[in-house]
Amino acid sequence: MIATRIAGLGPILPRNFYHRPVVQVARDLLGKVLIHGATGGVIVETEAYLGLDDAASHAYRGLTKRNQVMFGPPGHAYVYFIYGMYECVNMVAEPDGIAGAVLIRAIEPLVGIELMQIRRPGAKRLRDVASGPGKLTIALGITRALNGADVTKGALVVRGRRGAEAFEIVAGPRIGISQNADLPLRFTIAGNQFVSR
DNA sequence: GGTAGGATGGGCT
DNA sequence: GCCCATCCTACCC
Repeated sequence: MIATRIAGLGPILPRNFYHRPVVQVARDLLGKVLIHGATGGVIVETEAYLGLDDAASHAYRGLTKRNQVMFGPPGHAYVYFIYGMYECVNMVAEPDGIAGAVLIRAIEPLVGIELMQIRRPGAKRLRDVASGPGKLTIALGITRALNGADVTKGALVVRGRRGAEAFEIVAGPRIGISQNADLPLRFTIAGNQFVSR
């Protein structure tokens, strides 16, 4: 019998990982590890936001000062402020000039768990610490100051994971939108207890 | 277990 | 002036 293996961190995902169709990137980010500074967690829920054809996307009405990172080169963070209180983090996909980004909706805390719990004093259980797009940015300490940051180097990166078990992906409609709401562009790791709901 | 309503401010019509 | 890619609390089963 092989002893239980603790999954380890792999290399930082390179830019060509993001230089692909946004739906493919959204699916493939599941199971990877989002890291900011001393904290990080396994991505268990994502959503794909397209460009000019997707009425739910910030990029739908064309380039603006707020959404310009979505139109830029892949492998950068798009961080926006929402509902007057929260920030959400995306990974930009598609070639430079084509809008597309993957919203990270939930992570399973993995690295620096104690610090994340301190940043989320209201979280009663570990599953409440980062099980939502606004919650995980607080837990990881991600703010708008990181908008446009290169996620192939620096404090905010995504790493692969070695030795992790295989999983199934569930696709369904995106959360919290009213326009273009029927497309199955939300992806979760089947059965994972850290998804937003 | 579940849901309704309020907080709170930037972005765009 | 209205609309949000949200979260928490209070309250009700």
